[in-house]
Amino acid sequence: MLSIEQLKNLFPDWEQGLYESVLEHAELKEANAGEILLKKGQNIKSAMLVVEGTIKLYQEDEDGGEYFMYHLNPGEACAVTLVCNYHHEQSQVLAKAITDIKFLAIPVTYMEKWLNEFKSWHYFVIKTYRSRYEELLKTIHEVAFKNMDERLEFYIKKQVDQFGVTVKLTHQEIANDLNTSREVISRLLKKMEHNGWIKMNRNAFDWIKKQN
Amino acid sequence: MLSIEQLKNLFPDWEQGLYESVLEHAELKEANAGEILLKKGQNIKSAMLVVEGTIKLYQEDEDGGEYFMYHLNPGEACAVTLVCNYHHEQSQVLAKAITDIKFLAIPVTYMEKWLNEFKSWHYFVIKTYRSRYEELLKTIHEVAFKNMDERLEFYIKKQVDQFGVTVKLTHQEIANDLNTSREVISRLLKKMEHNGWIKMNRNAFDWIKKQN
DNA sequence: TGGGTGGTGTGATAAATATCACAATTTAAT
DNA sequence: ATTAAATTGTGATATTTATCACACCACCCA
Repeated sequence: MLSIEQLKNLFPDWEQGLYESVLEHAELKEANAGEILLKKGQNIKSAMLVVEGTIKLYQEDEDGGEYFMYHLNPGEACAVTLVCNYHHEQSQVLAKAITDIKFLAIPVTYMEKWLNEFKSWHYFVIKTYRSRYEELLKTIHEVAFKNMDERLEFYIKKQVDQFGVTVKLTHQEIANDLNTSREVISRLLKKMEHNGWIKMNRNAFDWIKKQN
Repeated sequence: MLSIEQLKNLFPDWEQGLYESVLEHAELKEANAGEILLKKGQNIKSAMLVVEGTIKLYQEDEDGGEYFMYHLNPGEACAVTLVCNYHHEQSQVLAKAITDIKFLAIPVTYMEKWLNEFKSWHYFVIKTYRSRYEELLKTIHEVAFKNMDERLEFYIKKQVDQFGVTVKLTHQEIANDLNTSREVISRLLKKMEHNGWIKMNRNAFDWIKKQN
C-alpha cells in the first residue's frame, strides 16, 4: 500500500482523516500499458484515483470509431467513476492505460460515506468534475469548429504536454484517436514537416514548431 | 421573491436551512426570450438556477460559428456558473434565454459558504456537474462520429423533448445551432419529409416519425 | 395592391475528407 | 541475408459538406 506521505503528495488538499480512510478502504491496483480499465456500458463499482502513470479517456462509436478526449495523471481522478449517489451507473466512455499505471480503487459505498464526512473529499469531487467538464468543452470546440489540420495540431500539443516533444505514435494510432484515416494523418504530417513544425522519424516525430 | 413552497417544488432535495438562505441571499431575476445571459469570456459573479423558462447552452467559434449543447430547465442549474472555490472564472460557453425566463442569481460568496453549511447543496452541485458532463459526452459522440443527417435528427429530438412535436425554428436557426449552412439543413429536412419523418410548414415543422 | 422582406428550393461548383489501391521503406524475425 | 510484418507515401476516386447564385413563395405593410 501507499504511505500517508505519498498520499499527501498526490492529493495535497485533503484532510488527515481522509488520508487514513483511503489507506484503510481503498485498494491499490496496477495495470499494464494498453490495458482497458473501463469499458463502454460497464457497471461502475469503484472510483479510480491515479497514483502513477497516464490514463487515456476516449469515446467509442458503434462502428469501432474512437475519439480521444483527455489524459488523467497522478493526483487526478476519473470523473466518470465518481458516481456519488448514483448506483449502477454505466460508463459512456473508455479508459485505457497508456503507460504502466497504479491507481486507487475506492468502493462506491465509501465515496458516498466520505461525502458526508470529509469536506475535502467534496471539494475534490467537484474540482474533478469541473476540470473534466472544461476538457470536454475544449474537445467539442475542436471537433465542432475545426478542420482536421487544426485538430491534429491541438492533439499533438496535448501529447507534447503529456509526454514531451517526441511524439511516439504511429500515424494509424493518431488517426484512431481523431476518428479519421491513416492517409489523412500521413498527408497532414507531411505538410507540417514541410512547414518546419515537426521532424519526422519512423514510429515517432518531434514537435519543433516555435509558438507565435 | 419566490415562496418557500415554490422553491421546494423546484429543488425538492434541499435542506430547510438552504431554502431559507437562498430566499435571503439570492436575487430573483428575469430575462426576455433571446437575451444572452452569459457571454464567452465573461467573468462569473453569480450562479444561475432556473426557475421558469428554458435556457440554451452553446459554444461559439472565433468566426461566429455556434454549436448547441443542451437546454436548462426549471429546477436545473447552469454548471458553468457553479464556480465553487474558483474565483474570477471565465465562461467558455454562451447561455441564451429561449423563452422568457426567471432565475435565481446566487453570489459566488454564498455558493462557497453553502458548501460548508449544507450537504444538500453539495449534492446539488455534484449532480449538476455530473448531468451536464453527460450531456457533453453525448454532444461529442454526435459531432465526432455522425454525419449531418444523424446529427440533425438528434437535434430535432432534443427540440421535441423540450418543446413538443412542433418545432418552431427556421432552417437558418437550426443551421446555426449545428454550425452548418441553411442549404444543407433545407435539403436534409426535405429528405426527411420524403421519408415521412416530418410534416413541413413555414417557420416550423412537425416531427411525426414513429420510433422503431 | 404592389413592393419589400424573410424564408425556402435547387442547381452548380468547390473544398474537405474518406476510401481504395498499391508502392516503397524500415524493422523484426528466422 | 532473406522474408515477413509493420509503417509510411501517394495517386485516383467517391462522398460529404460548404459555398455561390438565383428563383420562388408567403406574408407583412405602407
